[in-house]
Amino acid sequence: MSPAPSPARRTGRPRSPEADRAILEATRAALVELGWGKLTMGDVAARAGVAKTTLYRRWASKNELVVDAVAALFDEQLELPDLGSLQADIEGVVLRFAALLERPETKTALMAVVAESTRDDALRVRIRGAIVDRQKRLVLLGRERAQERGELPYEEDPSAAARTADLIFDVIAGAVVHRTLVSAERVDCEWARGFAALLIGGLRA
Amino acid sequence: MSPAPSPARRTGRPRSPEADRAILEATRAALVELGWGKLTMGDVAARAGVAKTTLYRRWASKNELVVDAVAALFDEQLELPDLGSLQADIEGVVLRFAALLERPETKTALMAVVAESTRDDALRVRIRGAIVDRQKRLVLLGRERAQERGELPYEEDPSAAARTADLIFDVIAGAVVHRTLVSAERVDCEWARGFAALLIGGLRA
Amino acid sequence: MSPAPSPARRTGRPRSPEADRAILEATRAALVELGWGKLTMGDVAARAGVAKTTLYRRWASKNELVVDAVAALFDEQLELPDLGSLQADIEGVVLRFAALLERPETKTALMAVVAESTRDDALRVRIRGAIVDRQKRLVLLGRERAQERGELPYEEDPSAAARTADLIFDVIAGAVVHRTLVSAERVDCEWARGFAALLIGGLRA
Amino acid sequence: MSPAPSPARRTGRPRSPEADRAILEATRAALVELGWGKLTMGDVAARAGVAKTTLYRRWASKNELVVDAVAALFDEQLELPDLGSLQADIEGVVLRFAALLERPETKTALMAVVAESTRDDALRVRIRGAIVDRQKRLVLLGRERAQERGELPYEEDPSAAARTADLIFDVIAGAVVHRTLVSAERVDCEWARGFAALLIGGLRA
DNA sequence: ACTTAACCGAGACGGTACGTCCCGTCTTCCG
DNA sequence: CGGAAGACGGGACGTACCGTCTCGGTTAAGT
Repeated sequence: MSPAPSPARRTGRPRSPEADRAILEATRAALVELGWGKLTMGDVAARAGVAKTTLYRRWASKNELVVDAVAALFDEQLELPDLGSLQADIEGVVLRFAALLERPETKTALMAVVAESTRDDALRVRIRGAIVDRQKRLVLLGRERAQERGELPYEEDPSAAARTADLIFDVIAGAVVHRTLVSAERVDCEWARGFAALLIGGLRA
Repeated sequence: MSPAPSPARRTGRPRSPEADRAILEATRAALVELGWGKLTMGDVAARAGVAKTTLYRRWASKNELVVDAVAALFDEQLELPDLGSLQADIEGVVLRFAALLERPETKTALMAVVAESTRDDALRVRIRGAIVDRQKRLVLLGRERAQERGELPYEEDPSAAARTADLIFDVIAGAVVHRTLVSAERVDCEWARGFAALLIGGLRA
Repeated sequence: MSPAPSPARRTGRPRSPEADRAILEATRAALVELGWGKLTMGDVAARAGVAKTTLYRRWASKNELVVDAVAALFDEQLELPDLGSLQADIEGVVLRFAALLERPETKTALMAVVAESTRDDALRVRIRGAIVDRQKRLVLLGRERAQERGELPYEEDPSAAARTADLIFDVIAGAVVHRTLVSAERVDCEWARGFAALLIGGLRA
Repeated sequence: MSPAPSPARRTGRPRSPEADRAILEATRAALVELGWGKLTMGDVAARAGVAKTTLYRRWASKNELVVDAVAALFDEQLELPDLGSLQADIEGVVLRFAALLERPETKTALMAVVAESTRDDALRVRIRGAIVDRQKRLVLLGRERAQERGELPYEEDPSAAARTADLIFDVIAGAVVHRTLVSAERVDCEWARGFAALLIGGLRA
């Protein structure tokens, strides 16, 4: 999170923390407006009212800057209010996730960092920690509730349970992302209902 | 399929199909060697033994060229041999798709163009036409076979059938992509078996 | 003048003389509008309603085409009406020449071919024959009239007479061209009067 | 004199005067070696050991660069040493100017930019500023000397004096240029003597 | 209050790739 | 076979950013 890898200093003028803030904000704005590919360091500097040199003193490359700027967007976690049934819970999380993905800044930012992570292992690890794993608990929570309601059986083998949770997570997140960004069609209530029905059918079998 | 967006022409020297072929091949080679970021139009032209102008006559941008170049890989790889049962067919296509996504050039190129398409509608349309819609036929084919085998019931309402096919497609493709690129874990036989079982369970319900 | 250096032909479709005319006219129009530097073969072809191939069948290069196109402009000769005195005759020819140089097509064309002739000896010879030498007779005619009027003495030595005529020609033409194109100021009656006075003073001395 | 049309600046890294020098020198060298037509900005930049962008920061086009590069030659070559008499001074400057025009790079470059300037006012202004007006001082200097020697009378009216100086300048420069480039004959001592005699005769009258 | 060292803005620098324009040549089809 | 159309290989163009490097000027900590 801290942008500056600079060594311990004692004397001289300290770096302006105002600049850090302005730069990250400008980066997010530029990302939404221009996309990853058209985003330029010079443009970010100009938006932030800062010299290009100041950017390069703090971040070594465009990638590092953008990842830092984007990380904050995913700090808010998805909630999972208890809607009374497994079907309703799944529909709810699907619709919430889809709403998040339809906001241009999250959509662009997510795809940008995922795309970049195919070439950058450190980035992939960072994404897993910051984004993916944090949402996986929703699956665990939803299963627990369904089991308490008697909608799903308890799984004895803990490793099998973990494997199933991973599978469900990939299926839910993957289907929503794919429909939204690749098929480029809206995730509406009807689609959510059909998807939830399919998934619950599979889980019961 | 045809790379050129040029309108129907009748007069003048026709475009060399040899050049088309050489360019797409060169693009794939460059993609593997250099990766998305270092790939340049000039380099592709040189590898193809073709002038840069010839390239720009056919593709308006690097993105569109790469989409077409990668699309061919999907066509080659994603066949659906009849493996005797719905379970086996699903496992097969999942494993083939995952193998494709684990090749660096496909993975990188696909995610890069998808990321770019979040900001470029023309590119999104091209991706749908060149890649997505073409693979949807596998879903239709698989369902048909399963119905002939008696593994799945026939759906009377054609629009409901189409909606279901779209859903299945997003679920399959999304889950594989998400596990591979976001969760960053391997799609092995075991995962494929679990996923296929889940899906078939849902379909039967 | 004949554009085509093609060998004797007997068979096949004869070349369209209409095309020759249209091409030369289009070349002149393009020269005025665009200047030598911006004139392109493709543009000339398009203006003439002709294929680029047709141009190249008749002229080997841009230079040859433009020189042929321009030559016609200088076919009209300057006249030298007898205005009653040497002073008036000189003023008259200066003003007529200046008027010719202020027309954009002649100005551009003349400078273009002169500039090109600094690199092309054949072109220089052609310009001398077609343009320069033809105007030199005006100097001879003016001197003759002045001698008959008694304004200038007769020169006995014919070679000295020729040398003087050449000198006068370079001085008159050079001064007008330089003022018009290099100093870029107008040749008006006042300038012509001053110039004629200077020249006559020199001739009498 | 200064190549850069950039406005007065105070901040930022100043432009390297070394680069200016190297570029102009490289331009002259390329002009001699390759001629006007084959001279390319990229080649000049490479010779000067400079990036192409550095070149474009200072000169907007090939024409303007060449004007400035050639202008320096005029400054070097066109001195006016006091040769003791008006006749000798005129002969001297005529012969020096002619020698300059017989060097291929000067001849070609000068005519090319003048030809181009018939269609480009900005270029014409630059030529006047960089070349023409700077040489006009020779006329003023020569007249002053002749007046001090008592060879020419003093002119009271300053505007008439300026008009005369302009006239003399056009006559001298025009005659030499015309004889050299249009008539395409050598300016030798004999011609210079005849021309100087003619001019002095006119001035005294 | 005075150094002094690191900061800051501005912008020039050497580079790389871009996408465009035009060249002069070459197919192809039509009349 | 001439001609219109237009694709071809090639070369230069002028632009946009990159990441680095001076500049002159500012600002705070340590004396």
